[in-house]
Amino acid sequence: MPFPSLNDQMDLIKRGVSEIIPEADLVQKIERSIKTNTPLNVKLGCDPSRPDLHLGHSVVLRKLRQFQDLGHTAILIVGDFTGMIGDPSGKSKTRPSLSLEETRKNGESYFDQAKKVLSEKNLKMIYNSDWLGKMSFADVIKLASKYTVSQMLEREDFHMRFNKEEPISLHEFLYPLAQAMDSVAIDSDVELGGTDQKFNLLVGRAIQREFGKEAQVILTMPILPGTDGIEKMSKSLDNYIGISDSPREIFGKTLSIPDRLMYDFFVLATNIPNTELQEIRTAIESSPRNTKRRLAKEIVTLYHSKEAAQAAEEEFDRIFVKKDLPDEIEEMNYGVKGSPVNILQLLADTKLAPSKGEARRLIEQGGITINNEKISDPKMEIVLAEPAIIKVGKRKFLKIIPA
RNA sequence: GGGUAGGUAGCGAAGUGGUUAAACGCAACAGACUGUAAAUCUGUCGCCCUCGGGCUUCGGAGGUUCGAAUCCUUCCCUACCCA
Repeated sequence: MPFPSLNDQMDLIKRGVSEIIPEADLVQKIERSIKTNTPLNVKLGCDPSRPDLHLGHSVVLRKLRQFQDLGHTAILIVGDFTGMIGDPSGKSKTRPSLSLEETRKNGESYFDQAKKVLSEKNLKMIYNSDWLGKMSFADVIKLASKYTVSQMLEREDFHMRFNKEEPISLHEFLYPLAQAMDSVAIDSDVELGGTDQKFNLLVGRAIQREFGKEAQVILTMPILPGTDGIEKMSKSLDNYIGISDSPREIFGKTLSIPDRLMYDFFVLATNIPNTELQEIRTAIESSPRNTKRRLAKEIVTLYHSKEAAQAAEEEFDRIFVKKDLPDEIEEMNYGVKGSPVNILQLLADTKLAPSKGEARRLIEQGGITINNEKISDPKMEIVLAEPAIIKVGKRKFLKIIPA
């Protein structure tokens, strides 16, 4: 299959990117790739310590997919070995180290989810323990000698932690070097990453040269903010939209992002063509409500289907505008027909509330509804005769079925 | 090896013998409002029973005391300075 022209390739590649370093090298590599009809090796390292992928991860995965669509080879490196170190990038704390088995398991799960974004055709998945695990201590010493402490301290988070007198473990310095070895091992032409990965990716260039290889081009993507509009999207902050989330969740969470984030989400998280982006910009101004709904539907469509997106929107209106019930409600067998159960006990048993104290609070604040009737007495005894629908807050539903 | 400063609830951070389940901020949760699960406002925010109250917490283990997060002993952990 012939590659698209240089300009066509560059147009797609440059969409949404933060930096290409250096761009001239990329042009050169693409020209050579076209001439020799050889795909580029495009590398993306994935961190197997957090196996749940969300829209934030999808930004860079989608960029990788675009390279695939242009005919290049995507190389997904599962950092099973580096996972044992735990990348401290952008974090102010040392990450917990994982065992090799854990990282392997997470790697599998990562791959399964990544397939929702990537094409399986020109995709390679490799574990970096393949080469890192074979290095001797002497090899590691030699590698470590290529970089200095002050070079490492140039990285912003190390620098900050150092100045704030927070601990930096020695092995954390090895992370960028290990990641760089990945680039050496696979002859990476381009490495993708978030802007917070810039330092690590640059180390890759330096180390590749040390090993007599051609340096990779680095391409960084902006960090997608979370639904709070402030912090980077992450599961631990619970401001994420998971790519395995249900249509209902994706739709609702997307509507909850601040308006000013809409454009970035369109650029980074949807397939709206470049040519339509200008239209979107004006639509955001003139009709924020509808535009945000369109955004939400685009994203649901990407991970589910057009029909699911339509259904999610309808359901959203039903639950939040008409205060009605969702299509599907989780069911649970609980209680015995005819015998009374205290409401607090019920809420705690069904895990709808983490403790009886919390359950009491929810009732006192008017957050609990059974079969659409507000519960106001914490001492209330519920007699279960038929299946009942319990609503907690605005969007937690559970159908309990008595035995 | 020596010295100094620290380790408090999900996080950050007050508190240095009783009135402290522990100020305050963030996060979280509920309610009102809203195009929205945004913003804003109000309330809640250890566990158990609530009228009142009971129980377990302040790095770990012991101890002093009527009474400790606060004093003592010891251990573990972190940062910085000196060697």
